[in-house]
Amino acid sequence: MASETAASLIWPAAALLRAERRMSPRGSALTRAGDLGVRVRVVVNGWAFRYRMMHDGRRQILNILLPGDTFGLETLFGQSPAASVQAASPITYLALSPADLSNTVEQSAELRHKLFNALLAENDALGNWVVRLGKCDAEERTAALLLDLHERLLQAGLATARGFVLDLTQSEFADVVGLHVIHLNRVLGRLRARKLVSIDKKVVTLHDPQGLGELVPPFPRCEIPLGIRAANRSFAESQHADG
Amino acid sequence: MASETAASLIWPAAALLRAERRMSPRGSALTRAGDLGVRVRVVVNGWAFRYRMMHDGRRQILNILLPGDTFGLETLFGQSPAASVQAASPITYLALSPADLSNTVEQSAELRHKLFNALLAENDALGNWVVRLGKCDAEERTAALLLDLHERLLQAGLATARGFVLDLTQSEFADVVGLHVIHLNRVLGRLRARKLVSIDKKVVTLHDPQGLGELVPPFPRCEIPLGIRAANRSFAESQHADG
DNA sequence: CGGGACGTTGACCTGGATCAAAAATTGTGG
DNA sequence: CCACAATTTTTGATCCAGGTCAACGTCCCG
Repeated sequence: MASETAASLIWPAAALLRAERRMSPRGSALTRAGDLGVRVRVVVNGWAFRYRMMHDGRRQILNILLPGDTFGLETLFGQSPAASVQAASPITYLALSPADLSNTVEQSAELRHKLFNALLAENDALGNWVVRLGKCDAEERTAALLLDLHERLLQAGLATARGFVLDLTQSEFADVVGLHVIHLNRVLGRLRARKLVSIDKKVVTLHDPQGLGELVPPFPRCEIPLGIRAANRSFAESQHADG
Repeated sequence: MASETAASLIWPAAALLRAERRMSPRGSALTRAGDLGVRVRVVVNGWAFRYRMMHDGRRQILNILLPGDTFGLETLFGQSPAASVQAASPITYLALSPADLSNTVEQSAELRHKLFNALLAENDALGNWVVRLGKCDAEERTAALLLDLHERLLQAGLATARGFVLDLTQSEFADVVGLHVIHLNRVLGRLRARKLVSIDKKVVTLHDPQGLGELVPPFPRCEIPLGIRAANRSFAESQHADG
């Protein structure tokens, strides 16, 4: 599971670009879905999340933004963001100069390539969540999110092998994994009872990372289509596979 | 809701590229997750779907590919696809020449731009499904998929105002919307009883498109962050919004 | 030290899963 | 073109994961 966004890919380039450093308190709206003239941004530190809301107040968080992550790439060529972003903790970020950025992208094939990969990675991560929300149960999704965050924080040097600080409310956490707060709370209780993880005062302790990992079903990289006939056909098909 | 994939964006360019025209029967595997050396492809006619499977056989379909849609873009720069693709009906598609395509992309800023937008659109569509799977009930998701397909088929000239041919098994449909076949079947029955849609022999008839549309919750393009303090802060924040 | 936001627990209810089995449809081979 | 075999649709009965309602404890910041 690659990191979810452009992240570090843009970092080095960002150093060469004009960028405005900003800070916002927890809870502030960094981007509102539909806003025009929003910039591409890079989280420096603190947490944020990208979400969509429905008319009746239901909220679904699409992904968590950690230090190093990029957001607002869709604004690069003038599209307006389809999701809002809110700070989950006090946050510092860079707002990149649109002109500088698009110039650089125009000139550097390498940056373009990284941009492309960043979008693919985001795609992949969203795909993972589609699978989890569609097919996994509460426990699997909860374990998956905890481990996903842990892995990304590790890469960013913000976690130890056994723990990290979770800058999310349980209600926010619930809105990532598609559960209701109350049930999420019970699931976390169960995981604690089984000595897998415990969360105390925003501090997550992975008592048994491996055991936790066994809860989250991996996505195999190869598999068989369903149905007998289908299987036969796909076999026949594989004869003239791409060269 | 834009079409889910690169689709027509690549079409015109495809005409200039060397491409191999291929046909596969229903059920054949067009791409296997993890395969190397797979080409970028464009559906000419027929339906397919991109899916991921878990070790224990659970399958989640990530999106439906209709005529004009592109898939395998991730292979453009050598990445291996993270999802498999299977033909949902007999299908014809173009397998684009990798060399030609990457040359063209290198040269044409316009094509690059379209590519970028195609990825963003796919992203957006996946985001929509994350929201639906996370927060909508069976009826909302079912209605959403039917209308989504209808809209896309209309654009492709493959549907009338009131109906279209659904080249999907109920079990495949269920694996898109994250339900089990049996329950999906009941939901469809309910919708038929309410004279909203009926499906007979793969033919979908939208008896009341509007009524159906009212079932699927729209995603407003602007909204308020939650929490009183949070709201205040975000207000303060919005003072120095991006220029 | 007071009030809002956050976490936790208990009781109960329902949407959707699961099991079982029949009816309808499709594709296949003769 | 028919008859069979596999797949797909439909219906009924039952069960349970997770949602919902209601409270209470707790923390944090002003």
